[in-house]
Amino acid sequence: MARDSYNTKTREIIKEEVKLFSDGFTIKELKSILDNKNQKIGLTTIYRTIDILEYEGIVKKFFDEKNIAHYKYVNDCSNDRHFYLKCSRCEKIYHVDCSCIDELSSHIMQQHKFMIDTRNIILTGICDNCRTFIKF
Amino acid sequence: MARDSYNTKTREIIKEEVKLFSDGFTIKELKSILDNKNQKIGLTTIYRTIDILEYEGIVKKFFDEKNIAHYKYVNDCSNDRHFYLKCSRCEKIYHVDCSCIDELSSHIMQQHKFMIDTRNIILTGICDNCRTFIKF
DNA sequence: AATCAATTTGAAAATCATTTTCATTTTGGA
DNA sequence: TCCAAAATGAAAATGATTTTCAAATTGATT
Repeated sequence: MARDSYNTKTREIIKEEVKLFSDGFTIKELKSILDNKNQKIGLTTIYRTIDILEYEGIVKKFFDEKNIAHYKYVNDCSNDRHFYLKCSRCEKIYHVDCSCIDELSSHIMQQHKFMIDTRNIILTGICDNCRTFIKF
Repeated sequence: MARDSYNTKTREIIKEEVKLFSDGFTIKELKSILDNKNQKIGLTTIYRTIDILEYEGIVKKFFDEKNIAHYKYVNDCSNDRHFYLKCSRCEKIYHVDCSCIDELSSHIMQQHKFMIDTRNIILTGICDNCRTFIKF
């Protein structure tokens, strides 16, 4: 919604910080890390900046099973065919680029008359690595 | 978490009501319908009862992208093939049972080595009805 | 069919992530 | 430098959900 009209120091700091998370992060975690680095940025501004980054596709938002928002920095895979596989065990998010989503999308359009938004699909499950740890 | 030790009228009323929703429902919607039927049941009790029903597997919980909890009564067509289409314009949630998800699931298993959880898939987009209102 | 401990209920208060408000500060173009 | 647009942040508001606790209900036991 909001646009990124001015380049401010604050936004630069947040953008840089976000890239340092190897996994996802919550607003709380981000705030806490900035606090520890003595970067005093208000919570409100953090929320607003992350919203902008999400709008710009720089960051992706998820909710965990406890309903807390997590964000993940996305380097620049910007074609529309990406989808995400999120492992509910290790919490890793895998990016996939495959035409299977196009196929699903046309099937759903034709058979179910619904135009899905293919830019934001997140499927959860268990990744290959974690599968070896889980007994079924 | 909580157990269903006593059979109370209140719980019966809620259980019956939940079955009447053809699509998913939110706590707010459930409360509102009960209010309209002059069943005065406290919000707290509704939350608690739905938690129990979820624990028992009678109801399924998921969050939409606006972070609102939706619940869905699961009769025992607990075949894993249900998925949800959520219209981002009218907010309706459509419940779909189609093998396309099985196909997607096996494709992802084979090609991407990821076992998706097919019980909770929510795809967002625009429904047929709303599409007529939107210019692209 | 009365007693009673365990359980349930619900009104009010608390929680907690997120959003809004608004006065102040910063930004960048003129 | 000037100034309007945009950004900031402290405080308050929001809104879904949870907790608290006193009162009511349940169902097993006399």
